[in-house]
Amino acid sequence: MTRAQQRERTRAVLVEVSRQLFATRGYAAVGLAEIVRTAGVTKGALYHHFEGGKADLFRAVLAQVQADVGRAVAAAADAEADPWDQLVAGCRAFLTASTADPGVRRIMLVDGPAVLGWSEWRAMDEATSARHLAEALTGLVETGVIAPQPVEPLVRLLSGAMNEAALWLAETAAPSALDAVLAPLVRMLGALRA
Amino acid sequence: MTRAQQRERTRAVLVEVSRQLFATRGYAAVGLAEIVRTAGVTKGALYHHFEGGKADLFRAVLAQVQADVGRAVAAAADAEADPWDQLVAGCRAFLTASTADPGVRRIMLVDGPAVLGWSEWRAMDEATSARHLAEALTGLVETGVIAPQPVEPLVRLLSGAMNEAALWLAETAAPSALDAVLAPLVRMLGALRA
DNA sequence: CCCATTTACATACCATCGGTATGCGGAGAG
DNA sequence: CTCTCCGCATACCGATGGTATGTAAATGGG
Repeated sequence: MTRAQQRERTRAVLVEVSRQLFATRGYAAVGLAEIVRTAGVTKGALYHHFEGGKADLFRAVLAQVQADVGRAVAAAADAEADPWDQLVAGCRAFLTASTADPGVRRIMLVDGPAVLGWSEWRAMDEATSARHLAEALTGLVETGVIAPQPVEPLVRLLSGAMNEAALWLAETAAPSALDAVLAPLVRMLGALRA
Repeated sequence: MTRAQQRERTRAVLVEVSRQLFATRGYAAVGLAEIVRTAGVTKGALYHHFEGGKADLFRAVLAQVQADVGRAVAAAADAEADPWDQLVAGCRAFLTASTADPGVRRIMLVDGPAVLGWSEWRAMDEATSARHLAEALTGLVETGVIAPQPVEPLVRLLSGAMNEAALWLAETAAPSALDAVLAPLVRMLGALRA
């Protein structure tokens, strides 16, 4: 095995193992010793790949999780033709993606802001999930579907609403809960229309 | 000084000092050693008052912060006569209260869920800030101002939107940002009216 | 083909942290 | 005045994140 391959492989295993552990037990409750043991390497390898240590490793895990969610949102949106339907479909996709895997919530919504700080978390969020939301809203403003207004406050309001809703959905066993939260969300979105 | 007084005093100092430190540097970055040194006591005193250790101490700090914010929200709402105006005033008060003191955000919105877990954080939240929101919405539903619908999803959506907005406002220096986020929020709230 | 060099990791170690067990002085009850 | 118990201090421990150093193998120029 070539050197670049080995490097990438070790790094990938480290991220994958950490993602699993962080997802089930949370960032603070998982020690580096367990991570490297599960990954079959040592702390030397970990710090070779992630100079920043544990937080840096978490950063990589979060990036992967956000990329996954972002892909799901984009895919759902692309399946629709009408821009408004794309927005709604994206919102629904985000909620389902965040609810399906419990680890996503924990990593993305609970530990993320605490470990990296809110500003850095937000920067990463705006590179994936929130970016789709911002682009969709911008498009709707430009085409006159929703009234002209600053998009950034809207993104923060809606993003926050959906993040919290995702956390709530995870605890609500009822399968109808998704619709129970989507209905008022869509209704409130409707208020933005011109 | 009597014994009960001394006890309450030590506990209050511990909470106050911790609140200050957690607010400025975050839960994880503050050690117990610094807390007890600043408070002028020792770890023995800390564990005498807070059996659960650091997390238990944080719980007390969070409860105090939430109580402060809850009071501010309730006061603003009580100043209005019309139930709808009370809701809007409460939202505005929450955003201003969360923005005024940077520590409030850090403790209540960032570290809170990560340290105590989201479910416990939510339970505490629903005892203060979110409770006012829930009561206001329930009242509006009962009086027919907004359409009959489950209140709980609404509370989560709005609570999440405002929490995230508060974090965003803190980073946005512009003084007009509060209105920039309140305007679309109120507009979306309007969509709930019957 | 060979040697110099870098790379990818292992090992050993350290400082600090949260947490606990025990000791003690002084307030309060009788 | 004495005994008791409460509030807190002291001393200590295991575990954790982090670092400094060692090392074998891959790489690339001559």
